[in-house]
Amino acid sequence: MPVDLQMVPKQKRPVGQPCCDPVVYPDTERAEAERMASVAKALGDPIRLQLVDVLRKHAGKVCVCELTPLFDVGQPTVSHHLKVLRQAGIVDSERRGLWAYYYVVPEALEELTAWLN
Amino acid sequence: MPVDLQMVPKQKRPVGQPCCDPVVYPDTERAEAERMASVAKALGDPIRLQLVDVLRKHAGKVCVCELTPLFDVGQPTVSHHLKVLRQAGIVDSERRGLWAYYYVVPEALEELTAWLN
DNA sequence: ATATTACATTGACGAATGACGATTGAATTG
DNA sequence: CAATTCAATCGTCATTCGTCAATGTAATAT
Repeated sequence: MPVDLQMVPKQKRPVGQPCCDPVVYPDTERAEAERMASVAKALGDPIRLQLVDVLRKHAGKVCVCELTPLFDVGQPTVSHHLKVLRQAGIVDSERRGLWAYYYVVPEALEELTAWLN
Repeated sequence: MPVDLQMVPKQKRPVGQPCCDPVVYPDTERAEAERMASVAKALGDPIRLQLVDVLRKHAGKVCVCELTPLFDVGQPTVSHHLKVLRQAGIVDSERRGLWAYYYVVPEALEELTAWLN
């Protein structure tokens, strides 16, 4: 949870005494910050963000060969970005025959979304 | 805006004909995706996310010397992360005497937040 | 069996990132 | 003045990232 910092503007400070008292940082927030940062990081690329956008709007499932032509990068690169999103827990996939269908994991964005609000 | 993709599962496809018809991607979304991705990218580091968290919760202004001891990195590194956040438009700063006070730019996270909801 | 299609993986590359120590600059204090 | 403090910047380094060409793998079609 939040650290309670002094808001008062600093003024004359005795010499030899550094800026402020050491503030203990509760690491309860630490793990949470790492989870949310990893999700944000995965969204921190225009192609990945648009991939999520398309997959979200078509809540069903879209195969990769439909996603690839949407971007100016090759198929392996799209596959790579999908892997990054999968490893971040944002999407998952299911194979049907030759095709791979990706979809957004519903609860994946909840924590970050809640934090932003 | 969203691309309207066919949701129907693929079946037998004539030989010599690739996966799907070329889909025109409206680049209206492109610039928006780049803006949101750059914000997400800036939030994609635990330290930066916690910096924003602290600055948001203490809506006023916090000097850098109070932020530094919260993390296990040196002062130049905190300064670097603040610069990244500033360049992403997420925070801004104001100097008062020796101290620099950072604060979150209110509308900076709006677009990404809205997209996530 | 052979060819074709969809997708993933590998390895390579230049570019960007996160961290540090050292230094600099500006404002304050003695 | 000189010394001190806060914060930014500069180099440097190791790591990670985004992309590609090439290849691998599995399923399908002829």
